[in-house]
Amino acid sequence: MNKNNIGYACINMELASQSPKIYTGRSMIKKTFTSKGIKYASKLGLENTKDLFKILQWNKKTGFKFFRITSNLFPWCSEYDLEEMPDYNEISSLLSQMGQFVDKNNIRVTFHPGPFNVLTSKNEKVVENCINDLSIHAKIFDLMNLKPSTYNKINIHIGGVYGDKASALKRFCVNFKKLPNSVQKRLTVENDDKSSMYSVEDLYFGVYKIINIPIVFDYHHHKFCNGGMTEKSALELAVSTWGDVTPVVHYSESRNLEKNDNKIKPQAHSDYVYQFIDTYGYKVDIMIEAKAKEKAVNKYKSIYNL
DNA sequence: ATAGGTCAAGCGAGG
DNA sequence: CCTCGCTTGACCTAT
Repeated sequence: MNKNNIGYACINMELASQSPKIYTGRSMIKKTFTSKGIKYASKLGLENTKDLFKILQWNKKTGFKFFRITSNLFPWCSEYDLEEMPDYNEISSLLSQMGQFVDKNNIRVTFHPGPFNVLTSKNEKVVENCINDLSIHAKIFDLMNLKPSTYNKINIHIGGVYGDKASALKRFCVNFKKLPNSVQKRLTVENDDKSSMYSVEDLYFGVYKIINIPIVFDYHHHKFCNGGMTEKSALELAVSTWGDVTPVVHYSESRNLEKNDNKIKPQAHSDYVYQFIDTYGYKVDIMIEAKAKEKAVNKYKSIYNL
């Protein structure tokens, strides 16, 4: 049996509960950004960056080799260039040190930008915003000196269907070519959690076969949008798209089952995960998407003696 | 110090 | 037409 790395996303519950908290989620609402501007954004960004380093160090100490970095490191960064931040020198220096740190300690870090990144959009402005946001993510990895590869992936969903999946997939592939190389070399796509949207098979033929970028297999989403494939065959198809890079898969479970509350949407994530994750013998890196974050991973490992 | 209302962006499902 | 869910609950103001 292969040993798979298991990771968590963005927030460390233990460190976030400490006083003073170690936390990368400092942000602000529009009104505050309008009044306080980039100077305050930079201040929050610097604090977030410092705390990211502490989380990575905690990961090393506790043996976590796989971690998703929050997309909220720099509040409102779509509205300015990172270089414009008053604290840019200190921030870029920290990012560079973190890059060395994860490289030396074999910690895989990834990004998962928000659902507002819609490369399929017919609205030019939406596509522009998407290119900008993805480019900032790539810029952060560049500042960490992480070489452009899907090992440090930037993962997104396809976006809208607009009643015509085939033409939407085509637009995705056309707009992909507008992305800078720093993004193209890192971009991956993930299967959706609605039956009308993109299954692994849709991504394989509509994206991978055209522009050759890997597919992140999400177990939970597959349950709502399987495209007629079994879990095993969908996983295998996704794994086959990764080349020499260890594939990433996402795993989560339904909150409504955990809480025994059918008012909660079945797509919503549970605090912890309970079922054994079958990787069908493949060596993959498993990103656990559970609200209890690293605590969910630890509980899972203890249940199955991993 | 805490509670409650509010909060950038896109999309689709469900009430 | 509004709310939820997703990358991720946090921010802000009034009490």
